[in-house]
Amino acid sequence: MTYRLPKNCLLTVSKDLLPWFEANARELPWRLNRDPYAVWVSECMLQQTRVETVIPYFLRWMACFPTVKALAAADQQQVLKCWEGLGYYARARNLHAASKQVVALFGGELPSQVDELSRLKGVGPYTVAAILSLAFGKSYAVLDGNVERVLTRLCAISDDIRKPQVKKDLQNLATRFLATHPPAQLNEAVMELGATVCTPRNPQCDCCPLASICRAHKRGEVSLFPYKSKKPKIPTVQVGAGVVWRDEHTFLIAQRNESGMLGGMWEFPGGKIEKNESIEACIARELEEELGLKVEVGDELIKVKHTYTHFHLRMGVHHCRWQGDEPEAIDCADFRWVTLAECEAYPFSRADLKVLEALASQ
DNA sequence: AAACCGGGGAA
DNA sequence: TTCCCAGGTTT
Repeated sequence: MTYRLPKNCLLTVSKDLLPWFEANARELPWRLNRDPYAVWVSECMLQQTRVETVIPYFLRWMACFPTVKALAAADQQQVLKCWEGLGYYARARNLHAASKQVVALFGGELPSQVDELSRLKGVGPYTVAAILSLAFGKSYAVLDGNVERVLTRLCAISDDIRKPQVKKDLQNLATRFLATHPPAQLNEAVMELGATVCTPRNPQCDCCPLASICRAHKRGEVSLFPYKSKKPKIPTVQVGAGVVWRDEHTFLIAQRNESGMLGGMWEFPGGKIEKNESIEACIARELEEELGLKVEVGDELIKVKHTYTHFHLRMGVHHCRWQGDEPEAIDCADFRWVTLAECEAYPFSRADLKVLEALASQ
């Protein structure tokens, strides 16, 4: 499928959209210069994450790891700690691994060729196009949620944008849309338009620089685009976790395995409650399986509710009495006996941060 | 092509 | 609640 752009599109872009962007571009930290590393870091953080959320993380990250080489030299715990709370932690692990690739393969300088950039861990088509256009001024069109929304409205495209084939056709359209304009400015202008004017709900069509050529607007059907098929409902997972006390102030935390969800992050050990299993039995079983510990499961500390992308977590956390045998890292990456204050040095997921909060307010 | 991977804000 | 966000990787 080849989508068509409205008539006068190129003219309207140069006469209205680009000037609009010049006048209305937000001042964002990663726009101060076009350092390829800064562009890379910001684009990685901005994946599925709002600008306002990213800003403080970006500033902290660039202060901790100002260059590719600094990042490559850092240890993973430091990297994950800096990313703590931002979610999708594979982004941080990949960025860290990719920084080492850049040092090893390209002497610490981010490459400016598609195939070389694509080889980097965590760098997909969007990030490649963003780096090449924003940092190197090359003509590659980005396709993100904003661009998808602007283009489906502009061209009144009613196909389901969750379908991979439709994404390809939109990428093709974005590429043709970008042609003949300065790629950095137009890519950012379309994303900015999508983020501030052509918003998912209540778009501000009355001040949109593309309103005169927008097919959806002309039909009065802006709210119909983009079309997305519904996602199936997500299940709820019941989990038990334990706070194993060695003495009055010291308890056990475990590090999750490198692969899989929340890889490398720290947590209170535990796991899924099996069918017809009590939470006490679950916690005892999980501590035995993961750490080879026999414990006595006591009172509940807190119930934590947390929603992930594909399931709701309900975690019951119980105090546990340690029986004196030393833990072993059987089904976890590592473990530590720590005090509450010492936990600040370790990266935890949101759900486990809620547990730490409960311990602190006891 | 579909499943998996976090967390937060807006309505 | 539901939707969406400057996506990428794995199967």
